[in-house]
Amino acid sequence: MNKIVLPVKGTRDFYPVDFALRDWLYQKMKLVSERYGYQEYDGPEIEYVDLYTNKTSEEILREQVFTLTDKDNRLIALRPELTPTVARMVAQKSQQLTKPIRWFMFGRGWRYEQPQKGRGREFFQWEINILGPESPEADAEILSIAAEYFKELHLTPDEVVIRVSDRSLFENFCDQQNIESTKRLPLIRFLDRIDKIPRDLLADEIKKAIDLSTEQTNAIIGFVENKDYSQSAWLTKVFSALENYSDNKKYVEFDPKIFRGFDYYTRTVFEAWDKTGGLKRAIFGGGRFDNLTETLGGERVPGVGMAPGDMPILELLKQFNKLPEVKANAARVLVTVFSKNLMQSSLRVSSQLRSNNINTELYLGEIKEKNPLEKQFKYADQKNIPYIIVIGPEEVEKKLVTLKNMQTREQKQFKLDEAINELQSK
RNA sequence: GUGGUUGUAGCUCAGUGGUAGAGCGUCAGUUUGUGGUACUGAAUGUCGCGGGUUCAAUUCCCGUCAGCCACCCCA
Repeated sequence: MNKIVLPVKGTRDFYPVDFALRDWLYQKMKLVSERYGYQEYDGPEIEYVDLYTNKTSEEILREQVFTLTDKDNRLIALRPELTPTVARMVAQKSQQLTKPIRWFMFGRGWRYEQPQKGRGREFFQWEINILGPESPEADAEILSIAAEYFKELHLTPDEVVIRVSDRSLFENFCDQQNIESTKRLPLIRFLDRIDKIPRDLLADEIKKAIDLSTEQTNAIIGFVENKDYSQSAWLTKVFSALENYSDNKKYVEFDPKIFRGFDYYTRTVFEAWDKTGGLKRAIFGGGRFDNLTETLGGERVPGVGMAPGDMPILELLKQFNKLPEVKANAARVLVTVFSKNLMQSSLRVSSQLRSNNINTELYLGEIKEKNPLEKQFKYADQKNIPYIIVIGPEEVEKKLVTLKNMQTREQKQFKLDEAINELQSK
């Protein structure tokens, strides 16, 4: 048992029942995306490392990205996130794509991190973006989609919240307070975890972390506690547009402490949080990236989007006891094999059912001489196969098949084409 | 990268310095053409791996690997 080669650290195996859950989540994402008119696309899972450089610090790239060298000695990354791929695809064809571009995908990403709750080294992300319009209504649309996703998962505004800010608020604030640009990044890092620090220790902790004057420190406390976004004309318009998304706006609120780590975000940034705090980290995040395609060498195509991962949301749904009971996919019909002699009949019937588009499984396990059906019924039970067809000596003699509904336990003998009709009518 | 914690039957876990247990599941039977329930019975382990201490280690110690959790980080 212990000789089995282990799975790669931080990866997950999706056995059929696990896959069914993943597929359930994917279907929710797809449903919401398509409701807003977004088209599904896909891109490669590997990219040249160059796609990610300049968008992030070299240290993070070196430490957190899985890289490999191809046979021509080019450095390739297993994509650590999906946005640069979209930006690249848009930049390549920006002239011919009809705008606004509304696209979504669901794909794997990799990060070399220490696995823990809601975080692994291999994960899935729902990447959804609107590119083209540099308008607050686009931001409101993405926020509404985020809210609608929660609604589809039966997560309420009492349980989750989408916190939104505008990066220019912080930049303007720093300009006003004469905070040097070199201090801004450390300050962002600090403010990112400010909720973990008790209110009365705040001023001391800020000073400890960054060299700032008392006035500046007090101003920072004032900044993070400010609930008024009117200084951002952009956010004001975003919230105004959001007013028209009746239910969905209840999920969204202003929070000046939201920054996001990605350097490519401009203006709007947001993070979804669990209000109970059990998750201790953002469920997902997103924002506006107006210059990304340009940075990649293309023409400027402004965009806004988000990337919800599968692991945090599944962890959250588990905590709230809102995971559905999903079953692995199964055939609709199990054709039993009464004895070795009757195998040919069962094969023939299976084949005919499939020709009529009925998902059919032929029993290929052990056939006992006495009571040959018992084991086969049990098998159908365990695999949640709703119908069984029995072809025993009696049926062969009469040229009929027995069709049984496993749930109601009703069974009846039919001619094969009648049985097919019966199955198709349900 | 740092720290905590766990690793025993297919699964969930109990246990002990002197040759290993429960529940669930599995298999067989009650039921020779009918499943989920019930009853009866049975099988199953290099006690994660390597080393050390000991007359003796699954148990104690060290290391290692893996899982989980937290920190760090999170573009």
